[in-house]
Amino acid sequence: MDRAATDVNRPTLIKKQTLHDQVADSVRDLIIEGYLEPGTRIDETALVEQLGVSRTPFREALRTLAAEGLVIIRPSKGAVVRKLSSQDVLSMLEVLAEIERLAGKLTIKRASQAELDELLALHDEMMAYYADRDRLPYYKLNQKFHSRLAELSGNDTLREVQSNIQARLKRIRFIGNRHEDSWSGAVADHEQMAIAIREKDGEKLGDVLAGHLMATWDRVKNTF
Amino acid sequence: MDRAATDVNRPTLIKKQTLHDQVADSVRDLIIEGYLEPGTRIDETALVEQLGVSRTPFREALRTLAAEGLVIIRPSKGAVVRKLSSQDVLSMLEVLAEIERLAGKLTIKRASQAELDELLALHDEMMAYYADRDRLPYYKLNQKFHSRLAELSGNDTLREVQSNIQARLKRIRFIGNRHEDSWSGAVADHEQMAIAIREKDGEKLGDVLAGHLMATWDRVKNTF
DNA sequence: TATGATTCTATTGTATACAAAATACAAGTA
DNA sequence: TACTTGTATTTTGTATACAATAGAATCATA
Repeated sequence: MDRAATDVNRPTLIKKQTLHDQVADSVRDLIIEGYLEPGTRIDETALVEQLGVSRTPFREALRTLAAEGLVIIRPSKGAVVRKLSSQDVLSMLEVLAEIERLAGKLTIKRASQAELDELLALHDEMMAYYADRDRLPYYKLNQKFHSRLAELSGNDTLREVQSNIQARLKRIRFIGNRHEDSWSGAVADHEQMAIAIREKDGEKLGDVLAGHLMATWDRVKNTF
Repeated sequence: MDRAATDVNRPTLIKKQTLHDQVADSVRDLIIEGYLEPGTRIDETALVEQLGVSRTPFREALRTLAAEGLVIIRPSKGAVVRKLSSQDVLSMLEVLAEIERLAGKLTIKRASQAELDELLALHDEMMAYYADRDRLPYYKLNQKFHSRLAELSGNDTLREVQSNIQARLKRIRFIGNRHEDSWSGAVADHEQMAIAIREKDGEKLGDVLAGHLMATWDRVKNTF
């Protein structure tokens, strides 16, 4: 789960990464980016061939992804990409809302002015892309904004849980922003966040974040 | 992460469990129960021998435990039992507090009367053991009370996150209850929970739960 | 034709074998 | 003595081989 942070802390030239980690990363991306659709069986033989590794590291990687909740391993019957029910998504958003509420409160309490400015810079950049209706970079910056907020909370467990849930939801949240009107609603939320950050009002920031996530639910719940 | 629930949902006679799952369970228990101390290297050869399995399922199990945050795999240098810093514990308790606050709110909102009664029954049983100062059964019932509460929230993600953090903290929380005075404090919290459940006051239940967990921090923070 | 037993095949689970890397150790040098 | 440098040993990483299981296909029978 903690992969991102540890990689970052390692000098980039010496990329000591074991094969099953690389495989886990690859397959994770395949799932998150939708190349492996939810519900589809993971064809060990085919993917092993495609990735050019043997079954051993591949299966170890699968176990990791299973623990992360991205795949389900059915004993003797192969692994499938986890399919999220509307219940699943609701439960994740409920938890994520409280996680980010806490992130907001802690970040205001603990982050330095420079760090808060960094968040605001991300926000401004997002808004610029919104002005151009440039969806993909907006989406990416949005992810980054929330991740960075979690980091600045100074709470590693929070960051880990947030990152895990975010990964599971990634595809679905992208869907949620497809309609212009819901997009503008999300943008309005983000403006409120920026205000709360400038005011250094942790409670308010937390409330806006939580509300923002539950609004995501309203946007996606009909797509099931 | 989801191990508990799936096991429960499977008829006990047909224990279709793959070897690496059993191994993961065994090693998890060894860690939680303190037979493998934090920081110690996990001797693959020795444990494989002791468990009577080959390295393949054992290593797969290790990957699972790594994703659960119980062990750290250092590439080419073996796995070690994760050692929690005081920072780690604080961050887990902060998150757990908000998770259980949510659990309290949702459970009051969603659980049936029979289910609430079940929680109250667990509570009464705990109190009986406290009256006898019988620590171990009290401790086990306490775990069960919190787990059951998370289940009754009707939110699977919540249950999963709670169960994972709880597993990581298990040993430490046991330490926290070693002193008579802090134990009585915990018991007082639990009486408040029972009252909130009877009153069906979700906010209050959530507050008490969160406070209870942060009080745990006060109890253990000096042991580092 | 439909049903059900029975093989056959494909896939998964586990063990072992081999390769690569890290660590421990020893000998030599300053 | 302290510090290299090289070698041996242990440990880890990966591939392959073999075993067990599930699912598909075949055939027989009603």
